[in-house]
Amino acid sequence: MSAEAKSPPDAKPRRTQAERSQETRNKVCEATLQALVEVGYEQISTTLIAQKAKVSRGALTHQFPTRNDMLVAAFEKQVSEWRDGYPFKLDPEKEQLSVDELIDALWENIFSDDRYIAAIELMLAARQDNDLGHVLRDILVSWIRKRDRIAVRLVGGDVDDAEADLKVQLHLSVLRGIAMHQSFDSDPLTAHKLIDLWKRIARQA
Amino acid sequence: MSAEAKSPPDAKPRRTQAERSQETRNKVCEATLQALVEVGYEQISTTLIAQKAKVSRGALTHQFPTRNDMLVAAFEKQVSEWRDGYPFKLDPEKEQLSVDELIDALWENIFSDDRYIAAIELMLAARQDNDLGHVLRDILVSWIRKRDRIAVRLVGGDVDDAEADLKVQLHLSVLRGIAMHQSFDSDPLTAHKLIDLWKRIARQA
DNA sequence: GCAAAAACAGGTAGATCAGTCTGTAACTTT
DNA sequence: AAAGTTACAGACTGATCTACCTGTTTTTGC
Repeated sequence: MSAEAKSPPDAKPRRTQAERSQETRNKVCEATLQALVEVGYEQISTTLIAQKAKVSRGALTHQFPTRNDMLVAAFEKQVSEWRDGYPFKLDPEKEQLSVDELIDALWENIFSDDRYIAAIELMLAARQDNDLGHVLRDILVSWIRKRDRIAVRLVGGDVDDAEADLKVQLHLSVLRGIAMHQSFDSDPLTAHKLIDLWKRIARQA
Repeated sequence: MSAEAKSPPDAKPRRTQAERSQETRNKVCEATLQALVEVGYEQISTTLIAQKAKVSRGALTHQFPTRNDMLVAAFEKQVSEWRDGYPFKLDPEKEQLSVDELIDALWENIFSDDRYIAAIELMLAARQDNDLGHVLRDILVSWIRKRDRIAVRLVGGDVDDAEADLKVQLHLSVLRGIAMHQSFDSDPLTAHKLIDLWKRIARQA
């Protein structure tokens, strides 16, 4: 009779409140990003996400009072993962990158990701001047600015060199365009062929 | 008293049924495309579109039984306009185009259009395997295949030349990426700078 | 002109969803 | 260990949207 209180072998690991919060927040964000990839922005509802995350709707609304709060948190999580993945996953001793290496790094860390398309879908849905749009833009710009500066430096340009910056923007645009192509075209080989062709052309310039 | 039936000076031009249908269909499609640009896919409802098109909801549902029918028709209209605009607006006597001319033609006729982004938003919303997705894809592929073949020919390649086709795909990807960039970046000059840079690089290759 | 058909007008029903609210369980502080 | 705080659970509500349905007007075939 007294055995139940102390140490039931199955449940109750006794997490702190912070841990509990963080866990449901993570589950919700992860489910949101998955759902963005799998069913698309239009289909996302708080009910669906709660189910996918295996979290009660009450827990979800407690952590994210509004639907936008949920979307913003998910977006923020994804951006921070990209931020951590690039360029810090690169060999940190490399101060300089060949064009090929830069393209590969950007493609593998960011643009080839299914979730890049999901993020684009979110950004497009928020492209008008609504609340969501402004917040997402703010989250993006801080990352993008940093990402682009690092890319400029890695490719050997001066940070204030407008020409080098433009070149980096072109790199990013090319990869963005190829990523979009990939999301519509089922053939995954085409993307790699296009990247190879771009590498060849970029090397000359 | 008998004057009213014959020729009231203001109204009733007596259109045919086909004309009446076509007019409301056009008004609805146009309003849908406008709304896609102005408020985005998420906000689109049949009620909103009926208001914007200045058409009763009954007329709308008569012409387009389902919301998807409406979206598909709008998409189809836009694609057919692109189809008519490119490359037939070009000087039809030109059998060959310089790289610069090809880039300009594609950019001005398709990618610089606000509605290109709207179409992308639609395609992304339909990218999963739902009904809308399949229909939109079918509409696209017939146009794209034609568009790309013409581009290959204009740039002097053989239609069956895989290398030439890949080059065209890269052109399209670059412009697609720049168009996406433009939809997020408020500065319209950047897009033109990127296109100029791309022209310079493409000319060499 | 008149009957049939097509286009139009607008109301209703059922479903869904975001936000709110009330009650319960887990954790923390003292 | 009692009181207080935070996290969770799920019901409820008002708004909204799509599809359907019933009348009305306009056009068409004869």
